[in-house]
Amino acid sequence: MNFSRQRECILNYLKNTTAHPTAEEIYQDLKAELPNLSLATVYRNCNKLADLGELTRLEAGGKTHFDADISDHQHFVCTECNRVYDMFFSLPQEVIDTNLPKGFEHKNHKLYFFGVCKACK
Amino acid sequence: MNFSRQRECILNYLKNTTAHPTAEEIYQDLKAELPNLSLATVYRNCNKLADLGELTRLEAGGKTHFDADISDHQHFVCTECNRVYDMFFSLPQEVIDTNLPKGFEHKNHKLYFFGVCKACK
DNA sequence: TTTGAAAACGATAATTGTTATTATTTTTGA
DNA sequence: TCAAAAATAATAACAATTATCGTTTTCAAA
Repeated sequence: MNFSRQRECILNYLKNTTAHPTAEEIYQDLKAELPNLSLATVYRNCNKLADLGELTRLEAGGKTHFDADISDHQHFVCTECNRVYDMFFSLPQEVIDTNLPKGFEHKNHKLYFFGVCKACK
Repeated sequence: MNFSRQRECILNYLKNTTAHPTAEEIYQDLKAELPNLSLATVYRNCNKLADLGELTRLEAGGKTHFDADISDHQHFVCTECNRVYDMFFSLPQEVIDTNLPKGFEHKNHKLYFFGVCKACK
């Protein structure tokens, strides 16, 4: 895979934030650095990087958010401001093992907590 | 809230399936019974019932699925066929208590397992 | 029952998030 | 240096969902 300036900026941007931005937010923030960046380029690169396993996709509020932290952790979504927060813990393996239906193959999982964040209270 | 024929049919339909259909699927299946049902009516009612807590919304494969089972249970999403399966267990309260950040208010959570279902293997 | 206001409807236009197309530019490796 | 491959910007297309609007249905009070 080639590494364009844009791709590098997008990945770098995501690696230096904990904000879990959407494609649109990435696009807005990077326009300063890359004035003629296209939103399609953000989508293309985020999707490619996610397919390659360098990013994780999160679904919250009907939009896709991207996270460059691919370690096993969970997320809290604030129902007031829609911000996404990291929760650094793993689902106990026992919970998976004892509940996975027979014959089903588990690849990964995502746990979303919903509620009101500290900033909104 | 008034209770129209359409709303009743939609809720009844969802209460009698474990398939977690999308609005489009509900619409297609109910057309036999309600020939001039509108897709907008399905969306309107599903969203209203979800807002009232009578339904749960699930996000899978870029579409919203609806579930009339509002008990605390989890879901398995097949990455091959996109079917959604129920997993009847609760996340241990201890997992929530020990990991919720200070000052955050937990309302609910959703746990999605991804992988390949029995039918697709 | 009638009736009238509120709610819900069907049809469809509009919006929104995302993906595909295309002509051009950049990157990379021989 | 230079051509092939990959990526780009701009924008059209798409799919899921929501909003609009004129009409119909529901429901409770008369």
